[in-house]
Amino acid sequence: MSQQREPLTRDRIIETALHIVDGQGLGRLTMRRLGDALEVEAMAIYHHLPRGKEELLDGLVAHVAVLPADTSASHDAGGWRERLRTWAGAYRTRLLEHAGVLPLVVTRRNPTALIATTDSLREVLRLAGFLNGAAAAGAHTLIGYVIGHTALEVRGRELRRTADPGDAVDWDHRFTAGLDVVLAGLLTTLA
Amino acid sequence: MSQQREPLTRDRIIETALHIVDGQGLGRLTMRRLGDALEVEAMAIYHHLPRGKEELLDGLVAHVAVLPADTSASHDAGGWRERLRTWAGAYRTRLLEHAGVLPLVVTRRNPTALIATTDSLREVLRLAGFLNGAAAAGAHTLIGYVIGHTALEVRGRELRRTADPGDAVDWDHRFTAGLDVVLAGLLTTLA
DNA sequence: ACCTGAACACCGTTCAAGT
DNA sequence: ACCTGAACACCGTTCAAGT
Repeated sequence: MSQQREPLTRDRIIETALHIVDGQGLGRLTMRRLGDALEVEAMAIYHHLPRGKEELLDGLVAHVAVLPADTSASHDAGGWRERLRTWAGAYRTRLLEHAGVLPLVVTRRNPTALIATTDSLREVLRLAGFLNGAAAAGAHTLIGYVIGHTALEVRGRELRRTADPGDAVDWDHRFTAGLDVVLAGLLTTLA
Repeated sequence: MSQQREPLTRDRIIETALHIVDGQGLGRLTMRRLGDALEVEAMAIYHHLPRGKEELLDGLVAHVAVLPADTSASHDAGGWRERLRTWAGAYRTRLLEHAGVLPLVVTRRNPTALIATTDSLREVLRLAGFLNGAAAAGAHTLIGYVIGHTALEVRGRELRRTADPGDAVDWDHRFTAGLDVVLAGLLTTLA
């Protein structure tokens, strides 16, 4: 009756770390606590992530920040706007679910993580008729807005919780309004 | 000939900390190193910042993230667009100069720091003829874009440095292009 | 009031040793 | 190959003591 322990894998380590960050915050993610959660000594982690905590944090960013847009179907005229609206909403939701890693996404850390995401967005715009340069710039504008606005939202939600609820902000509505501003602006750059 | 030491003040502590972050990165800002730079024992800092490192980081955010827009003069029709363009450029410049604190701006930390900035932006839009709700949302959209895009820029610059310089990004141009997209989008929400 | 020195609990990481 | 135990250098912070 030896209680077979789940084997330690890179993925399981990163998922457990994400669970700690979501539940207790980034500041409480330590190698020792992560080891406890995995029922292993902290030092065992280094066998799967040789670069240690650095590699762990890179893994968290990759896990959260990579969400490519669907570039496959129906790239008709009005389609791209609705497609980007849907994608942006999904991306915001993911960032809010893992708000603890937002500071990591913003750091110099793991700069390649967002490339797949940005590239797919650029492709959506290219298929919609944007010129190469405008598509690349547009993808950057959109993803910049989503990340920046969501960061404001996370901070704003924390603040208003202690204020009087009279001047509460409807963040869903505000995000959508800003998103529509960006999309409307993008439309004006279409030849 | 007792060498009179500059007295320790809250401001001098925070400015010295900012200097360390700019020069060596956020990870190397420790209370002990900060004490060394101030030519004082680390524990002396607690006398001026009772909440310790938490308060120090809050101070850094306040120092960097607060940059109100000029709401004073000439709020004629086309004026607000140029005013916001100038302000956004200045804000981006400041964030780039202190890129090390960007992760702190994005964290839950010191959520009040951006309020003065956001409020002044909203006022600029209100004076330009935006309704209250649209002005508040527009301010959020703009500041979200600036923060998010600048965060992408910091990460992107680090990445491309090791890549072939053929596909280098003109970040100045890209920022301005995205900014114009946002401003064009804002214009469409004007009654 | 302002700063120091010693101490405490906790980090990330290395490395030799176990299986 | 995979994990452990002890050790090292370094944190943030408290607290009694100095001036």
